Amino acid sequence: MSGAGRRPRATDSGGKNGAARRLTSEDVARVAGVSASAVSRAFTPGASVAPEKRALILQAARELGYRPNVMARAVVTRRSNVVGLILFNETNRHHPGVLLALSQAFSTIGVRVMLFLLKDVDEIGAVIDHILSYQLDGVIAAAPIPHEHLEHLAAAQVPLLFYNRPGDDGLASVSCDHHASGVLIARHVLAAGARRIALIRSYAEAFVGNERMRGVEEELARGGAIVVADYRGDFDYDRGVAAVVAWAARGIDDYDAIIAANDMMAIGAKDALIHKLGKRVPEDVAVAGFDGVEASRWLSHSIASVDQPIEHMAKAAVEMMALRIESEHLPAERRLFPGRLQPGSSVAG
Amino acid sequence: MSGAGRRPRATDSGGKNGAARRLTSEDVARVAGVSASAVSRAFTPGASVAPEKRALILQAARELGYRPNVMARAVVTRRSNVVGLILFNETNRHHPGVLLALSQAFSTIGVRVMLFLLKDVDEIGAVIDHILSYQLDGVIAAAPIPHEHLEHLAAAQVPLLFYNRPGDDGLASVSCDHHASGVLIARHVLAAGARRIALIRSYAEAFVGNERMRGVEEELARGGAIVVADYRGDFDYDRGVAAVVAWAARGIDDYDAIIAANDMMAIGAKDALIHKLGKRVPEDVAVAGFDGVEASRWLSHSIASVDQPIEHMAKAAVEMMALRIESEHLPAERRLFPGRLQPGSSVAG
DNA sequence: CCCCGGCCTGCACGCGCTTGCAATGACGAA
DNA sequence: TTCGTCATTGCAAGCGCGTGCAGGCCGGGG
Repeated sequence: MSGAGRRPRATDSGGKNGAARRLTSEDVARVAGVSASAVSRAFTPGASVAPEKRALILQAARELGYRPNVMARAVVTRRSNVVGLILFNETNRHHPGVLLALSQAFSTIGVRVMLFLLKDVDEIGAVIDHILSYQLDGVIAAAPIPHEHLEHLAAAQVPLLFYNRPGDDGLASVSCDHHASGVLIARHVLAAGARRIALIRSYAEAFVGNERMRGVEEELARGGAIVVADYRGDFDYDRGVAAVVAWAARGIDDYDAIIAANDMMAIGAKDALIHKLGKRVPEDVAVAGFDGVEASRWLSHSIASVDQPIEHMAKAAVEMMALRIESEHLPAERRLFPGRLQPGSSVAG
Repeated sequence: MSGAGRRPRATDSGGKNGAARRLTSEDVARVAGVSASAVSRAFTPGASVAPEKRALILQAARELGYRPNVMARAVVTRRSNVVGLILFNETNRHHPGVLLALSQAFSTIGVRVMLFLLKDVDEIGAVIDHILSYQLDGVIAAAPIPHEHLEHLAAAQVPLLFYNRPGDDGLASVSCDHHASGVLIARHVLAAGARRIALIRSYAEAFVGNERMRGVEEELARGGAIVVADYRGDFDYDRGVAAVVAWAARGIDDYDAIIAANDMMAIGAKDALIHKLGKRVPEDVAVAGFDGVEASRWLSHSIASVDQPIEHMAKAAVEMMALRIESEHLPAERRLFPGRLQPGSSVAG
């Protein structure tokens, strides 16, 4: 398999437009009549170079089509200008805005995003391994990370920032105040007169879903409402449908509102109510969710929800990450953003 | 071993807060009693190392928590195992599966994805610049790339693969056969008895939308149907709504079917028909779209559509890219995948 | 016994770039 | 004029790793 060098190595000097060998700073230096150091400095903001010389070098670079090799630079500066983003695929599917917001926000400070999209929790070990191999400047995790791996990251001094996750051990995080959002939506549902509530939860380990439901239940209790049905979902549309169907199968139909742990399940529940059970929303049953995803605002759905200010959150994430990349040992900061109530016709009022 | 052991952080404990030195192959070499070369070879599959020595080295590496520095490796091997993915944000929003499919498919061959999510076409220049700086092994473009930039990529020998884009000049590409999909959906609509069709197109430069509509119009003509209304959209739900509203405002209401350039607009159109115009779907008007996105299969929408086999496409993209990374000058291959008709209650039949 | 060949292994060099350090020259002050 | 200051600049030493090459070891054949 290994063969003798087959790579079209260095073009013989003098050859026609070779293009096989990659352009180096030395090539530019030769053309501009300076040293490679000067070229390097010309591309380093704030470095000591005579302005006219810098212009000369940049001109030569442009003509040759030269660009500094970021990988090589990363080796010596120990900074790659790339952050890793660990995301569960469902997050992307259920809330595509998150990825865009983060990606865009990072690109404003010239940082690129390397994507680690998880389909399954077990993949996380391999992913962390990769992250440690690439010299990433930092990691944003929108997924829970087992302790052992956290230690690896810490040992390698890779700044870590949780996104919409608990910053357990004094770890930095930026999230929406999901508990408060839960209170918000519960209050909204109560205000519409509902008192017999059905809940569609997320799976048991889902931090976001749990927080939301904690807030919901507290507020419902305060408002004198009771939970008459309960279902464990997983954030998917299908599980929203399944919840309603399952309740119907068990003869449970005395709820006047459904609160789901996210919009996708709320939409599924609403669809099932209407298309499977022939009920009316909100007249017979009110339906509410979380996230304020695009689909929740469609005419056919119009789900009352609590929006996450993802642009603000993304911006905060970028700021915090930039700070942590700059200076090593920062105290764990946790930034919390309030959700905004998004009314919808799925809840009367 | 349960754990706890503190990391043997080479030499400098306690010093100033200077950058902690990263673990290098030399550290491992010292512990394992070999040379750094041996360590390197231990981590290189197929390299010449005695099996037991390799085991010894890997063991030492594991204990220290060492991982080869991929950046440094990339500098010398000129291979980073990272590909760039240029995507319009809308693609992600309208069809989140694409990103997942590609990301997952690449990870199966140990290649990571660096994300370039475009909000606007003008950003592409800066993005290409970045791509050339990072020594990416290849680029997958799900966005049109201006000629000048194509040349830059070619000059730098960066393999390029278009995804759902025309491979103009003999460039490699993998796409769905959008023209055929157009024919397919048109035939389906015709079979349901519709003859007076309204079209919701994409914007004029959108290759995918244009191809689809070309197929649609050809088949409609063959089937003796006529296009009675026309609207230029942009793939967004809102534009689907806007199309129907605009027609109504102009007094156009004699169409018996709407074909939209993608599902999002089809859903918007259907919602507008029902919630704004009080019409019935499919009794009064049939509605069809493209992509087979999740939402198109929801109970409340059930849009007749043509699905893209994105998993197969992603797999093909990965294969082709791997090939092109391996060998320099390959003939431009264009792989085309047929779409699959996805029936839905939005079209009778 | 020697020699040959195959398998490992370390040395040293290089990938493309950054940066401390010393050298250069210009220029104003003494 | 002489000297010190300061902005530039080039040199060379790396950053962490891969790899050609030569040398060492071992075993079998002559």
